[in-house]
Amino acid sequence: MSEINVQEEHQQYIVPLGDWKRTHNCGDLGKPDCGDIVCLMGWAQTRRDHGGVIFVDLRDRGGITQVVFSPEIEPRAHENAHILRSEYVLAVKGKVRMRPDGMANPNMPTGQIEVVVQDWKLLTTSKTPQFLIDDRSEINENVRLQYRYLDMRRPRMAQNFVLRHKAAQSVRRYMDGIGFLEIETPILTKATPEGARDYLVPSRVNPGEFYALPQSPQVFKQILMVAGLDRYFQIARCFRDEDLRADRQPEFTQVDVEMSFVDENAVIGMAEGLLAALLKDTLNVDVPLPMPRMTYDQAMLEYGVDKPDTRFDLKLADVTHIVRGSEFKVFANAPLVKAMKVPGGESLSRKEIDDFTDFVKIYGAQGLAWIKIRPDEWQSPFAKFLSEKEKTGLKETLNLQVGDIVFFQAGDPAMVNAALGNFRVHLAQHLNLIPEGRFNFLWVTDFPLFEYDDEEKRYVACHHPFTSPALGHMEKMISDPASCKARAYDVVLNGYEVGGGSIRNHSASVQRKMFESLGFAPEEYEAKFGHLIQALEYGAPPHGGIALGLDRLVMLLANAPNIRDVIAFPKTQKATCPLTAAPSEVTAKQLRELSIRVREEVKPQEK
RNA sequence: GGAGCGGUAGUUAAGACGGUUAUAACGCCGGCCUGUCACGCCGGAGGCCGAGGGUUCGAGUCCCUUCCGCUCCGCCA
Repeated sequence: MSEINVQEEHQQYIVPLGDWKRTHNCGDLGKPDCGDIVCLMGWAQTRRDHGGVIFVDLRDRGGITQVVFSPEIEPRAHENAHILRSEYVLAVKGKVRMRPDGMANPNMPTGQIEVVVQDWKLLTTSKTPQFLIDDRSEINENVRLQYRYLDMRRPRMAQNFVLRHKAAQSVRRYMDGIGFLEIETPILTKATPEGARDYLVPSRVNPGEFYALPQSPQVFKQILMVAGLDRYFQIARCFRDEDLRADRQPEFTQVDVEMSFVDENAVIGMAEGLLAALLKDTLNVDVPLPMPRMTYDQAMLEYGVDKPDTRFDLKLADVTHIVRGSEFKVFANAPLVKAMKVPGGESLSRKEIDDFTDFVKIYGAQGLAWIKIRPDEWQSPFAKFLSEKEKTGLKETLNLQVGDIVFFQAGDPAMVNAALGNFRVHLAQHLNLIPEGRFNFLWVTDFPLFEYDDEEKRYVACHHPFTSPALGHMEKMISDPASCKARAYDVVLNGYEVGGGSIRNHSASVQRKMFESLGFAPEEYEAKFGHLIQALEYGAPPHGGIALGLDRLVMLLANAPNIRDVIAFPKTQKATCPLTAAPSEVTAKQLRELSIRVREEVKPQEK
């Protein structure tokens, strides 16, 4: 008999819920409940049928309880229990009791007790699930997303969403407590030329025109400050049509915050309080405040990235001046040479170093130079090119000890920093240097206002174009954009950017100057951002804010391997949803109404 | 746009040197089993080897194209 027929045949046993009421969740019961008559409802995780006694692990969102169908104690309840299969939905009434001596299961929170079933109802049958509902199996992402309702029954996934809920509630409680108003901003909004690619929504009533989904509520929250609402927050969905990563989805959730009459320290202080409350409420972790801070320049110098993972010690050092003009040609004229000393790394094998070399090549490095500090010599493919003076300089600057290995990267500064900065994390993972269960927050401050865009051949806003230049840096906006700093800050957790914000330009004239520095003609920025600039002319208070990436934050708190595991219905790397098969074609009628024609050559082919 | 890894039973994987009937574990179905909890024992079913094309007497295995998943680079103010 096939499996489907079995399940169909069992449907005759289904009975209505009737007046049965659930008294407990499956994770609730313990020693103190012994002797009580309870009613549980949930899914049959497994059935262990011993011919006589039958055990079923009954699972709901909160946990698992073993229920026992005993032919001796309750023959009527036992009679049909053999039909139960994985993921059948049932309700049981029975008495809680301690398990017999020696039968407790220490691996289970409810392992001391069990429920002896007196009466039960089959509420629904189930097809055999596509995969085992447990935390052990690692299932292909496509299958998980297609059967997301099964995937989310897995305990770890269910816990992730409990955690996410707690985080969101914690945010609302905390923000309400310090006088912030939760205000919703539009999802259908205006396309912005700067920044990420927009998701566009055609307007039916305005043919040929489009809304954009918000990349962030940025402009609206600033306008709320002009409106005098003083302190705003929102758990806001944001959309960016860019390629996905393990920690990036095209739609994601920000805890979006803006406040009036503040400087950066007030925003940072507020965010620290929020984050500390959030970690306390979700994981009962105490975050020491204030959080450490580091300037952008220091982060780039010592870590090569603007989001340093401070859970381990390796640091980079600039040795350009020491090896300037070296016999070693790679170093001689390089605009930047940086070194990373790894204490005790002398034991790394040739194979490991070859793998590391492949790793840094991802970032455009030509190779990876290294020196092993041995008692008798410096072992290295290029040590023979180094002068005594250079060796002494390196030894003193890097405080080299016997047993160390030093890695070098030389060339274009952006490449050197990216290669060594990412290699630093890769190596720490390889050497198991990263402690588990740590939450290292760090503020990175004093970001540049601009960065040069090679493709567009102009300066673009490093944070966003509403960011205020640093105090006293107004003149540099035009004269020396590369060294102009911003009143911008990021909050980093364990090497992930989990938030960023800035003090904004509340003066219309400074805002205009900013757009001019970015190369916009007045008519252009007035057309695109005139609504904000005009608002700034009607008594805008000094204001600033921050946005925290809720998905990333929860991912890190849940110790999840990627952001998808904390999003109920995420997209695949090709930005599709296997569950709903979105995106999909629409009817010709829909397109006509929207005045849209799809190019013949890009229409989806029959698959 | 690019690089890497992967796609074989419901699931996870082995098979890769071209050669009878494509393996295993778990799951599933049937039988047995009164204290299991990754229950146990016996038996069984289950496959277009991602798809298309090619080379060959013969392709899961070699070649080409293509689709899908993941990780990364670019991209992400």
